[in-house]
Amino acid sequence: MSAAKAAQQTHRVLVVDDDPDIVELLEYNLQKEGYDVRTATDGRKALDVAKAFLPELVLLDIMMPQLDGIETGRQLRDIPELRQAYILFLTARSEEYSEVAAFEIGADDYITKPIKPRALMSRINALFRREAQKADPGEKIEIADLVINRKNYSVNQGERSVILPKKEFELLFFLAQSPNKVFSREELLQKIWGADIYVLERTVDVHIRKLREKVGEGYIRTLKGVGYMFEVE
Amino acid sequence: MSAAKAAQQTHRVLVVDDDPDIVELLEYNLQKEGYDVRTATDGRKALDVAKAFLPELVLLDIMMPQLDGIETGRQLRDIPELRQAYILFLTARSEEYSEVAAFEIGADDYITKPIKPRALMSRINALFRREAQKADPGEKIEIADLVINRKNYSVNQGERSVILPKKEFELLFFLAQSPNKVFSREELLQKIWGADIYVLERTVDVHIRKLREKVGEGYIRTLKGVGYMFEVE
DNA sequence: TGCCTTGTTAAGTTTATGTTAAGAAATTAG
DNA sequence: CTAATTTCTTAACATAAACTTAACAAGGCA
Repeated sequence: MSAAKAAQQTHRVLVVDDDPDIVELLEYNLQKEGYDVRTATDGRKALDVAKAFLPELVLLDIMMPQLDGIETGRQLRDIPELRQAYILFLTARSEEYSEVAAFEIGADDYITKPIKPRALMSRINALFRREAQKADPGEKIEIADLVINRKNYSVNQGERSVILPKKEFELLFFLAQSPNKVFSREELLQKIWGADIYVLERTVDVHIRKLREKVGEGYIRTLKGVGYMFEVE
Repeated sequence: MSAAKAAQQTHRVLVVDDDPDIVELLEYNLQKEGYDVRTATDGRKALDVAKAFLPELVLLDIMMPQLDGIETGRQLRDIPELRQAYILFLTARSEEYSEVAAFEIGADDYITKPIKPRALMSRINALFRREAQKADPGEKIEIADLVINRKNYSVNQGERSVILPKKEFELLFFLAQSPNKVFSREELLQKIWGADIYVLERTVDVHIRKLREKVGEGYIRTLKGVGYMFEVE
């Protein structure tokens, strides 16, 4: 599921470790989760890549030749666009590294080796999920004689209550969020299906049909040649 | 005043900080308020004490040698009895510590040093007061035709009574606590298994299956692509 | 009328979940 | 402490719901 969720908005992750095996392990797992991954095997390369790639998350090995993780992190923070990025340090459990220094440069967390891919992925997913939640739109919309409730994916009409399948719900929710505003099918696909999922536009029609069947005809209006809108008043 | 109130039901507080002065300051003040206090000066000792003492609240310094506060917190959460405990982090105002990591392990709040004893005590008292008020979801839930009691991990349906294994019970209990609200598998794992235990999401499905087998099909509803909910009415 | 858009239905496809069983892990009993 | 038992987790396969596509019908407008 995380893969699907991540796919809706791909996050950029930069992996930095001097051990190619670890880099590969992480790259493989992150890609499987749907992340956009770049790698580097030392601090200097990492900085170069980071400047162009602008990762949202950097996995940074502490112990590296040349430029160690701490110093790399510090320099990453000097790139203005990366001030908000997450930095997770990788460290061997035994290593006596400097927690203080790590946190000083704004490390968000650290992971002790040996790395357990599943645990790490779960943690990273949680990280981005929390991020996504911040911008969370409301949970409930009351409009016309409907109450649209994300809590249980249901729509209430006075007594009646219907639980909608996911896509139908998201579609209704999205339209109801901006009443009396037309959305083209393309726009709806973009916003609800996601930017990188390609289905025929007519798919929207079918979902609209089902919505009308379930909640009634009076809510969603067709604007021929334009799209659909949630009509009220 | 607080002393008297607290005395009615003594709460256990564990103070962890590598600075003995701070430990003493906090211990003194907490005891004056009527709390049952234990202390530790590093993360490892804290874990030992916690296992036996089972504090309801842990005051945890972030910056500590050996085992830092974040990691200590994480390991505290691994003690099943402490999953519900409050963790308040202590941090110097200037310190760039990790909010993300802190919240990931379920930090409930954090306090910036220098510590103002009166303010802190007030906050802690408020914490427990709120706790006391909480519509105690603690022991028993009656919902639909079920009586779910944590006392003996059993579920009653009229005549019938089933004793459930721990995970199944917790899952049912959690869902029944918020009827008609969907929870994603991820959310359920977070809340029931714990923030840093990583099992496959499909594990939830299997437990749901067993619950349905034992208490019946009519209670837990699947919302495809979303999660599960306890449906009632 | 004839073209173009949408409505409608149903069949096809995909994907998430249901289900079962085997192996790990944790408890309990001995 | 080890063995026995229960519970938990994983993996594999089966099933069903949701979703997508396609095809045809219906309506509107030049």
